[in-house]
Parts: sequence; C-alpha cells; structure tokens
Amino acid sequence: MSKPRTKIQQRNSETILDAALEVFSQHGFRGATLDQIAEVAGLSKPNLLYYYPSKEAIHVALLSGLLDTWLDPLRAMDPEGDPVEELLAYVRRKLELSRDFPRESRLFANEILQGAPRIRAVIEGDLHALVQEKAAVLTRWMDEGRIARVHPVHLIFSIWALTQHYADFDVQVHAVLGPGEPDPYPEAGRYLETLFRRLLAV
Amino acid sequence: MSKPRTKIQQRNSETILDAALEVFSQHGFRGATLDQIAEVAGLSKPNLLYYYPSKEAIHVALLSGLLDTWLDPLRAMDPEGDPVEELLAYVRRKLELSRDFPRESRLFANEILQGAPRIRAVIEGDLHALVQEKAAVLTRWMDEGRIARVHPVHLIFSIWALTQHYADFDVQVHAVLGPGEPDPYPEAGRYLETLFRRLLAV
DNA sequence: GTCTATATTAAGATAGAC
DNA sequence: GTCTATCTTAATATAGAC
Repeated sequence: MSKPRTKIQQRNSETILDAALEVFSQHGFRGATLDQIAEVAGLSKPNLLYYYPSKEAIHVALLSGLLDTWLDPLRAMDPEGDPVEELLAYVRRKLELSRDFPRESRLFANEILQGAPRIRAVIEGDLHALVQEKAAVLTRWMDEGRIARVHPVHLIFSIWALTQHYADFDVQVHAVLGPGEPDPYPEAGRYLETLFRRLLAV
Repeated sequence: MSKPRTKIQQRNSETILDAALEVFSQHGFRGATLDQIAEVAGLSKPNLLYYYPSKEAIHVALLSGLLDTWLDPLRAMDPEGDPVEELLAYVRRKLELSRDFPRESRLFANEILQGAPRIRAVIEGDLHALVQEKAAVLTRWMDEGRIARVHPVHLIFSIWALTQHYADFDVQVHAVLGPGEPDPYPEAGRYLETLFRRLLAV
C-alpha cells in the first residue's frame, strides 16, 4: 500500500518491507520466498498479500523507496564548494550509508548483478543524467587546476566501488580481517580519505 | 563428475558447467533453476542429473574450480620484486580477470552477498591466510620506505573492490557511461594505474 | 547416454471463515 | 485484518524405456 490509512496498516506495511529487505538482500528476487518474508515479519503469508498484491509489488516498493536515498549524497555535492572537501564529504557519506544501511546496499547489488531487470530505466535515465551532470562539475574543477585530472566518471565509479564493498562483501571483509577487528569502518574511513586525498592532490 | 572418462562425458560436463555458470552468476544459487541450465546447455534436465547428482553439486563444482584461479594473481605477487610494479601488476591481472571472466566474478559476488554459505570455510581459512601473508610483505615494503604507508589489508580490499566492480556492476557501468563508450576497460586500466601510483608513491 | 513421463515438494497466490 | 485451508504452478529429482 502506498497510502496506508490506519496506524496498524502503517506499522504492518513497514514490518513487511523490513522483513522483505532482509530476505531479498540476501537471496535476490527469485531466491527469496514469501514464506521466509512472512516468518521474518511474524505475519502469515496471506496477510503479506493483503498489504501487497504480489511478491513483485513488495520488491518494487523496496527499490523505489531506496533509489532516492541512495543518490542523495551525490546530489549533495556542491559545485560551488571546495573540490577536495566536497569529494571527501561524498566518500564519507557514502561509506556511512554502507555502514548504516548494508541491507539496502546488498539489495541494490543483487538487482544490478541480475542485470537490473526492474530498475534499468532509472539507471539509464536519472542515474546516467545525474552522473553526467556531476562529471561536468568535476571536469571544470580539473580545468581550473583545483583537483588532479582523472577520468571523472571512473572517479565516481571508484567511490561507489570502494564504499559499497564494505557492505556488499561484509562477510569476506570480516573473515579476512579476522576476529580481532570487529568494526572495519573507522579504518576504512581513514584509508579512503588518504586514498582520495593523494589521488586528487594537484 | 570430477573424473570424466570418455570424450563425450568430458564435453557434456563442461557444457553443463558453462551453462550453470551463466545461470548461477545471474540469479544466485536459489534463483537459478535446472530448467534454465538445461535449456542453456541444450540438454534435457534428467541428463544434467546424470552428470551431476544435484543442483548443489553443480554449484560446488563451479565454485571449487573457481577459487584457485581467482587467487592466483595475489599468490603471484613476488616479495622480492619491485613493490609498486608488483602491486600494479596485481591490479592489472585482476582487472583482466574481470574483463575476461565476468560471469565467474558475478558467481563469486553472489555467493559472498548471500553470506558465503558454501565457501565460508575457504574464506576464513585459505583466503584469510593468504591475505595475511601478503599483508606482511606489504608492511615490510612500507617499513623499508619503498611504498607509502597505508593499511595493507584495506589496500588489498581496494584492489578487489575497484577491479571487480567492472564485472559485477557491468550493467550500471555501461548505462552510466552511455552508448558512446562500449568498452570501459582501457580507460579503467589507465584510471586504476594512476590511482595506485599516486596512492603508493613515497 | 539420453529421453519421456512422473513422483514429490515447495512456492505464489486465492477462498472464505472469523 | 488475520488466519486456516487450498488451488495451481513450477521446481528438484527419479523411474524406466530406448
């Protein structure tokens, strides 16, 4: 339901989305089952389908709610700000998203891995346009000699790759670091700040 | 079958694994179906199960064949070589793996995303040990002042993240770059060489 | 070795009582 | 609004003919 009326509808809709996020982000769309989602949500399977007409509808509701949040940090990059600080702020916010919303990151990763069947239009439309717009800003900064010259779109790719890695490959990160370091994010933040400062220094 | 006897068994086993790679890498283990694999392989479903006893057996055969190949470039990093050139060679080989074996990369990504249920032991064992061994080499290079000091394990994570991104998020990379640039790898190679040269310069 | 036919289980979705 | 029971389809796997 996009417009829940009562308190209980509001609460159950959210409970279902949260449970669905848990399951879809781990198994992908086809690998997820309504039985699992129902169990995690603590509701019966028919009750899920009272709130959302189908499995696909739940998935769509999740993805469309997610995309704006996911692109906000990039939108927030200010063309009039200090170039290096704007980029580092973007890296920092993106890493915070990985830390605070790892399931959302994995849901997105699953969708892209599977060929983005449900969000291809948005990727080729809004996302493409936003990246090209910000790439133009980066290019201007490079022309003005305020950051080093690199390929602007690949620069953005590298920010995505480096920050999302900590959410999407969480299991591997923890296994490789070993049980000594339970929270990799503080060190990851320092590492990425160093990396981008050195890359962008003129 | 791990030990095919006849030519035809050899060929069919490989056809099945190739088809399974195609399907598993796109949909994950649970999202993949034997029907799809059979169709891609051009064989009947029961014929698949003549060669492999179960869906799980096919998946295991794929993963165990993959892991060695995947870690070879890291193993090849020579402690006695020139530090920057050894690291750049590793980045280059890893990027070539993404370019030449994107399905393998996505199969691995799917498995990790899903919590690595089938290869957790290898991740925590062999992979952990190999990374710690190579991290020690990197630390020595830093102590000797031959590369800049950064967290060695996060350095390795960043190589993985940046190179695998081009295989795993292929759809997004192409959509964002637009139809003008069909092959992102040459530019990606230049970008990553610049990035790691600047990061590691003393 | 390969296929058709089928057993068996699980999954998405619906009916209808409460 | 929520549940039990159930329909229907699709999926893994097996039997058995050829």
